[in-house]
Amino acid sequence: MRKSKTEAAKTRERIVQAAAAEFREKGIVATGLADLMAAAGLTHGGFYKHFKSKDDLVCEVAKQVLADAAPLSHCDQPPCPEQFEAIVAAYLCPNHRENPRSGCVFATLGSEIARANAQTRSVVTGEIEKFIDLLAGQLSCFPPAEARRRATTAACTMVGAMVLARICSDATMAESILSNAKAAALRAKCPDSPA
Amino acid sequence: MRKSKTEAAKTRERIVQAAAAEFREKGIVATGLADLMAAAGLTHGGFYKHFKSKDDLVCEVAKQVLADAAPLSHCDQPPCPEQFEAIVAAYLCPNHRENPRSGCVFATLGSEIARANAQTRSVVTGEIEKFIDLLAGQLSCFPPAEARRRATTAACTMVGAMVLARICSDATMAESILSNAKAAALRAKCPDSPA
DNA sequence: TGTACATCAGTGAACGCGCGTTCACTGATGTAC
DNA sequence: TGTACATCAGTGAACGCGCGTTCACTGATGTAC
Repeated sequence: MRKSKTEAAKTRERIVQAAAAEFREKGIVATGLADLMAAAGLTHGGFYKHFKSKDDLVCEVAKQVLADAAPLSHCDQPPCPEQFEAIVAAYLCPNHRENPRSGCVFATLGSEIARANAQTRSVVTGEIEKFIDLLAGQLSCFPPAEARRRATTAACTMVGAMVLARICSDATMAESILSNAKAAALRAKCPDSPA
Repeated sequence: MRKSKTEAAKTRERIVQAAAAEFREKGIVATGLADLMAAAGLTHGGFYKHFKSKDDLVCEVAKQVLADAAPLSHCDQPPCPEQFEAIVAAYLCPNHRENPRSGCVFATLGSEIARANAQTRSVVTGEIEKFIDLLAGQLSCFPPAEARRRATTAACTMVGAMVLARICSDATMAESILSNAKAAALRAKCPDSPA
């Protein structure tokens, strides 16, 4: 039953992808390894041929998602990197709210990652940096330090809006939070709005 | 071993308080009922004399925290309700970041509550409303609709900043996120800053 | 290139453990007379 | 007010279950000659 190296690598990747989706949907603690492996089309016993432990997988998922530009991974095609507006709109759309499986890790797993081990937190900290950099890069009309300040504020507003909108049992309220935050975040690019 | 009605009510309250702290520190799913009851000074068997199920307790915790003005409960004394600045500063201080046990439920349990049952979500949705109302009430220099818009944005920025700052393994970065968000949220009260 | 053997990806049963929940029991509280 | 009895808060053992992890096994892959 041994598989070729290529196949084994594909399997590992399939497990990481399945975990990335299941963790975001159900939470890390609430996701069992057996379910996870079944979602990847395998039985649970083989898990430890690929990972040292569940914690190890969590860290791998964080790394993988980092490579994927996590906060925008729910989009079929990532928005043109030249467009600050497109990034903000893609993040704060109802579609993102309804699809945590492929959505921003900060919003779905933020509080769980805050309790994770040092290695995982450090990987995700890098991801936060990267997200802020992505936004700051679109604000080149400002001096670098101010672009970064504005980008950081926009990131906070976006993540907070998604967390709050996902709690809302009232869809109208959820959408009003998202559209309000969208308008606010977009103002980061407006020179006559201080930030 | 029967206790008086007064004592029983105090016990129930003690369980809810212990749960509110443990849930925020460890997460809801990761907190066991036996540990919880021990933290309240009881054995686990008595739990069901007070609650129908763990889900029932979660909902009770949400209600209790609602009554406590959750997002600011980490303060020894809640800031003067006249001061928008005091609320924002109290929320976005390093002390809050370091004390999830008594901190804002949106930041500690947001993603878990988004996965909770309808009743719990609806209770916490009311809490979001209440938090936004609290902030909007301090922005009476603006017309009501604009005060609410500004308050909603500030709430999103504050919650998102706390979520991201708690992930950070780098304390300097965490504090820069908090202080940046503080400056941004305070701008909500500034009439020459659009919102 | 062909053969013999070591490797190891994946299976499925089994491990101990802690989970949420139930239950028989205790004895102080509350109530009916 | 005093007595007899029902109630029920809290205890601690026990329930079945699913968890993360381990292990003996299988057989195709990879490697050494």
